[in-house]
Parts: sequence; structure tokens; C-alpha cells
Amino acid sequence: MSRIRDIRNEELTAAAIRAVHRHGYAQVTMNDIALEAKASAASINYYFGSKEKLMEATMRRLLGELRHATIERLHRAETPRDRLSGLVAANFDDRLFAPAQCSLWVQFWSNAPYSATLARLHRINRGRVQSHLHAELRQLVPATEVRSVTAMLQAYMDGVWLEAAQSGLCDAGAARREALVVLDRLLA
Amino acid sequence: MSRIRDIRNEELTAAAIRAVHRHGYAQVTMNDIALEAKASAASINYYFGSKEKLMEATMRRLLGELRHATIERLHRAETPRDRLSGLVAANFDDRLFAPAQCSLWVQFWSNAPYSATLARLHRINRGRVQSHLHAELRQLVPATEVRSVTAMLQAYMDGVWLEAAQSGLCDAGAARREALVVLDRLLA
DNA sequence: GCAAAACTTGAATGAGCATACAAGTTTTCT
DNA sequence: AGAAAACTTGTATGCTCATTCAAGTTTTGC
Repeated sequence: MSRIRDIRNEELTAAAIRAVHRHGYAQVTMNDIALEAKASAASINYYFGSKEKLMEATMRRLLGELRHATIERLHRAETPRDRLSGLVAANFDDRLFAPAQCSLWVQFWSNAPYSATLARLHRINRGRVQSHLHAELRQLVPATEVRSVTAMLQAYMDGVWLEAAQSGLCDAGAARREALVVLDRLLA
Repeated sequence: MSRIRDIRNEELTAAAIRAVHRHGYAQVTMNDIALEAKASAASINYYFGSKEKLMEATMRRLLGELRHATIERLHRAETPRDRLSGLVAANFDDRLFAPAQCSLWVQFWSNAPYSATLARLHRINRGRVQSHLHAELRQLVPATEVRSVTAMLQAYMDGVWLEAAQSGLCDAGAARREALVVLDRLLA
């Protein structure tokens, strides 16, 4: 079967992440990505069909990593409170909360409203994160507060990503610790 | 004096805001903006010299509005606690927290790392907001917490903007109320 | 070992875009 | 009024870029 195809997908989406981080989503070219992958622009088109489809695959890859980190942490937790902490910490997992990933994430987000495929991915991801938070919060705060605390948490976490992308500094451990403090105070 | 020049600056930056909101920063063209302003692309170049300079002027305009809203609210407040609330509320002032402005703001932010002029504006603005927050927080929380609470607040507010840009829904009043609740809990 | 399939790429194609320009129109000043 | 200054715009220019293609190279299956 297409072993090479899998390897290439992996290499090319990784190159896309680095290239977008380096040049910006708005200005990155197929050649920039090809160069980063030590391949040719034509080759990328052979695998993905178009720049847009490559970007979609790259975003899917990031979303998959978030999903994976989330599931992993949920699995290790016992109580609702632990699961909630796990959800928050998953957002700042070492594998996700790194400079190139942060850049990409924020840039994809801000472009999502202008691309049908990105908008769809964004909506699905947001829905999943939200329903996870919702499920645990329902057991921890009064019913009237569930919705607002979910929104507060989500806004805070998005903001941390945004700031990380700006500064280029991503200390995942510090981010997790600080996020857990925020979580504590929002639950109080 | 150049009265027309001022009017045109106003009209053209307003058109740029609407056009970026409609098409996205990455894809908006001079023609889109010209159309929105009922002018020609050449005319925009006559006034601003280049697309980049127009974008810079547009960003300056937004930053000016934030500065204005901030000063206005600080002026009305007496205690450190009131001033802090004012700072937070200024970020969600009716004149700023509207769909087109939110879109633009987030897109400029996410592109700032790739443009020297935008990066500079971003840094200046961030510094100003941060020092205002810092000044009031120093009188309200233990010295060891000032820095982290500042960061938490800033992340939360950025995140709200990001979310607003995504959803296109900007209820400024609700945003202010919710932000003040977050502020309360972070200070606790 | 060899044909077919899968893969790779340099160069060609063509679309879209910012900007420059020349030729007009309107406004200002006296 | 009339000249000069300020403004406006359609069109031309030249560039960048995604995508295509034909011609090669490598891998696979037998």
C-alpha cells in the first residue's frame, strides 16, 4: 500500500507548518514550502492537488494532535475536576504549544472566516472542545454558570495562544501552570 | 489647509476596515477597498503611496480609538479599582467592539510578526495597555502576583476579541459585563 | 529482468495584482 | 476669469505565483 504517500503527507504538512511560521500564511508560497521540505512545488501538487488542500491537511494534522493530547489526558484523570484540568492542560501540551504550531494555529483561525473548508474544521474543533468543557463544568459549577465559565475558559486559552504566537515564546509548562491557576479562580 | 485630505483619510481607512472584514486581510485587493470607498485604486495610492501604508494608517486609526476610549474611561474613574474596570471596559467599548473592527484587529495581530511596521504598532499598543493594567494592579494585588494577573487579563481580553472575530457576534455590553466578572474572580 | 505504475521536476502557462503614468476634471487663489 | 494646484481615473506595465505538463527517474510486481 501507499507507505510513501503517508511519509510524504507527514513530511509535507510538517514543512507547511514551518514555512507558514517563517513567512506568514498570507505570504507563504508553494515554493517556500517545497524548499522547506526539500521537494518541488510540483510534487506537492501531485500529492495534495492544490495549495488549499495542503493547508486543509495541515490543519487537520494539528487538530488531530490536539484531539490526541486531549484523549490521553482525559484517560488518565478520574474526577470531573481532574478531567477539567486535563482538558485545559491538553491545550498547552508540549507537542502543541510550540512556536511554529502557535503561529499556524492563530493564522488559520484568523483566516477561517474566509475559507469554507477552514471554517468547517474550526467549527468542528471548537464544538468538540466546548462540549468537553461543558460536560465537566456541569458537575462543578451551578447550572446558570456553566455556559459563561466555558466561554471564559475558552477565551483565556485562545488568548494565550494568540500571545504566544506574537511573542514566539512558548513555555508549555508555565502555560499549563498559569492556566490551572486561572481555572481555579474561575471556579471559585 | 488640507481639509479634503483629512476627509479622504477617514473615508479610505473606513473603507479598508470594511473591505478587510469582507474579504480577509490575506486576500483583499486595492480594488476591493476602492470599490468599498466608491473611489479608484489609483486614488488610494495617491493618498497613501502604497497598500502597506494604507494598512498602517488603518491600524493607527484603530489604535487611536482604543487609546481614546481608554483615556475617556480612566478620566471618569476615581479609585484604582474603578480605573482597572475602566481599562477592561474600554477594550469592549461600543465603538471598538464591532464585527468589522474585531476582524481587522485579529487579522492585523496575526500578521504583525511578518511586517515590520505592524509589529512596531503592535508592540507599542501592547506596551501601553500593559503598563496601564500594571499601574492599577500594583495597588490591588500582592507584588508577586501583579505580573501574572496582568498576563491573565490580557490573554482573556485578546481571546474574547478572537472569538468575536470568528463568530461575527459582538455584543459590547455583554462583553463588558462578562469581562468584569472575570476581573473580579482573577482579583480574588 | 522488465514492463508498468508511481513518483519527481524544470519549465511553460496564464491569471491576478500593486503600482506608475498620462490625460483629464475639479478646486483654490488672486 | 484664468492660471495653478490638487485631485481622480482608465489603462499599461511588470511582477509574482499556483497550477499544468511533458519528459524523465525510481519503485513495484511478477
